[in-house]
Amino acid sequence: MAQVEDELSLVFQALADPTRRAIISRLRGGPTTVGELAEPFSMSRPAISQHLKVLERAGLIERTADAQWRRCTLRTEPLDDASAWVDRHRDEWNERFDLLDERLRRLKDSAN
Amino acid sequence: MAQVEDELSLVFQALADPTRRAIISRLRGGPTTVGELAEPFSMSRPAISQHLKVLERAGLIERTADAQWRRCTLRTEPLDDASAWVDRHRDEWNERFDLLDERLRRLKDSAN
DNA sequence: TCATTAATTAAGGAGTTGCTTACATGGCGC
DNA sequence: GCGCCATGTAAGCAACTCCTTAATTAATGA
Repeated sequence: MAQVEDELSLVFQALADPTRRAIISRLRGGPTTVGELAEPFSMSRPAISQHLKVLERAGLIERTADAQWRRCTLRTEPLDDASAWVDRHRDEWNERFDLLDERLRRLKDSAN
Repeated sequence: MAQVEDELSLVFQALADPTRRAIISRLRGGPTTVGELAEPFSMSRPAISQHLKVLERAGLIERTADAQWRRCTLRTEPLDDASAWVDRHRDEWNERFDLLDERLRRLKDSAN
């Protein structure tokens, strides 16, 4: 089951696809139309549209209408949240190891 | 389609589920058996086993047999990769904005 | 007005996910 | 060995994902 609603899940899920990550990378170069975005991929336009919908649902892009073009712009706030989660977990875990290391070292010292 | 093979996709996909993120959070407290891990969730054991398989496939945990228990241990290397990707994309994008800001400021100054 | 261009929506299909219950495996103490 | 644990695997099911092609919407410019 997915029926994910929480924001973090939506962001990680959006990042879990190589095509979508490539789109994000591409968008760092600046706002881009769907057609330009689709060009390097061997994939139909609708497929790209659907990927963009996933990214939009996760808050990672914004789409604004500009005549018959849709300009896609990157938003980084959700990336901040994702980054915060990952960093928090990684760091606290490493801290635990550092602590353990030190304790072991001390144990070893006192044994000598 | 999924049939993901690349490591980053596996990691993000693993992190895209709240139950699995909770398991990771729980594992920061130290290695834990599957039973202890399953206890706080209103979910069958096999469901937890399957979540653990996803985490293992992404390289986020290690399972070692210890008599009839399996001890699950957190691994943070994949988190490093995920964090690196997110940070890289976020930071470069913000740099672009900083640059744009500066350019606009300069433009404005020269106009006065 | 009408054809062209850009993009989305609709419908459908193959494969995956996330759960379930039932069954299998394998170590333990008696 | 036998019956208990703690887990894992199998099978099945509803929902979701990722793609397709065909039809639709909407703006443009002659």
